[in-house]
Amino acid sequence: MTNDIRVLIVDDHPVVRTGIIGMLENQPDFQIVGDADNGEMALTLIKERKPDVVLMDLRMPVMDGIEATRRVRSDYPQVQVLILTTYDTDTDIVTAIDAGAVGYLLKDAPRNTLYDAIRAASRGESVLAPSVASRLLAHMRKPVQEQNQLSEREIDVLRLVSEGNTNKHIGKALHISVATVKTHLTHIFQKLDVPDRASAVREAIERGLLT
Amino acid sequence: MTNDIRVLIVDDHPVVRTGIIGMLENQPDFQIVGDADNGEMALTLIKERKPDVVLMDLRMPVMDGIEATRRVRSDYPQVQVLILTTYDTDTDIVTAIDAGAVGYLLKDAPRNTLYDAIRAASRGESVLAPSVASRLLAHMRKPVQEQNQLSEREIDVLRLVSEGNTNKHIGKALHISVATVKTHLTHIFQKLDVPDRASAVREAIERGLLT
DNA sequence: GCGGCAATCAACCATATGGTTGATCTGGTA
DNA sequence: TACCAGATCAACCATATGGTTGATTGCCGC
Repeated sequence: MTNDIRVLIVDDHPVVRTGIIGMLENQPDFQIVGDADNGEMALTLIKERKPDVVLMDLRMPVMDGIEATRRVRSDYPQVQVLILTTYDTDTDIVTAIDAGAVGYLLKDAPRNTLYDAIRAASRGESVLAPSVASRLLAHMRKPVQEQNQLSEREIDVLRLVSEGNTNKHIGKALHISVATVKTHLTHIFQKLDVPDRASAVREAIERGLLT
Repeated sequence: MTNDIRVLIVDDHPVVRTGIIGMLENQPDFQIVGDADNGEMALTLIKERKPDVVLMDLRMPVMDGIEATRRVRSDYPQVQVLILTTYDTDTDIVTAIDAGAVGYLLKDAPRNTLYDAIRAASRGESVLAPSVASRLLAHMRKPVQEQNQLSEREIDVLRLVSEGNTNKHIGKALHISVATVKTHLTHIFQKLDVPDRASAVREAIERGLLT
């Protein structure tokens, strides 16, 4: 029993928490030491329960999975974080790995994949869902510093663009000249690698910049 | 036991199926008669297991929840369909209700809400998650025929717009003249109630038209 | 203190965009 | 049959957009 893998579950959906518990409790080498419905609660539980592996969802209220992962890795480096989520967008994956997650699984994973992934994570090994792995590799072709995230001001501008404002309207709304708006947009297009505002909106939504 | 509510679970995520089963099996008045990971399999199971209530996810491979709901309601009108999903976009909700679902819950619903909803559904009563109810009411202000969905061709055009193509490029790609592209766009703007292509892309993505 | 970056503004210009009006053709439905 | 909606095209025009070049300011980190 001292060799059991101690698992903590973090997910805001009761259904999912119950499901994971149900899947793990009939495996002899897992011990569920707690569950939380947000990142903040998770940090408290980690402190007192000392899990080996944390199963972490990404989209949660109060504190999301990215931020929680970052804190876990900095405060308790021996605790491994395994992401288990529905979403597999490029930025979700990249930022999660960047935050220190040891693996990334999707919720449509079959039971055995989940079991194997937890065991691998407890040994510090990485496990990625196949679709996640391919997306990650595709992104690796561009070095990380080319991730090119937008400044706050640029996001302000792009949000107004996505709402149908002309450059003139945007200038008035932000109390800056049209020239500045155009400059911001030129930078936005470069950073997102798109040719115009319509595709910039699409790209930004995909990267989760406009929620 | 003949008064048990017979429940069928349809969801492509093993974790979620396990979770729902775990939640329902300790309630004395529920009997789980089967589970399926897509709509097609669900229809087969319904035929032989005769459930009272089907818990249905929306996004699934092979046959999605909307189409499955439609068929269930036309082939087995006595079977009630209760949507249980992660997504609460306007179109998901409206089309699900339109397809004949008796209720619409989100996966972050607490246990008791789920229990109550299944019992209500078995009596043919409607249960909506609070956030769903408010969205639905907001949409009801506009009559249904004003739903204004885009034609296939218009979606073709808008998709190319979202990828950064100019009208000229779009014309060549679709083998039509620039004038026609502009006509389509004018109609798109009217239907989506937006002033330009950037906001049209945003609106279309929000309505789930560009996935 | 220097270098770099974000934010601000300006002027010029070719091209794209969106509004408007009107027309033809097709397929499906009342 | 008559009608309608969708897809197709044309011409005109004011305005918006995007590219380019260049400049100033303030702040942060080395």
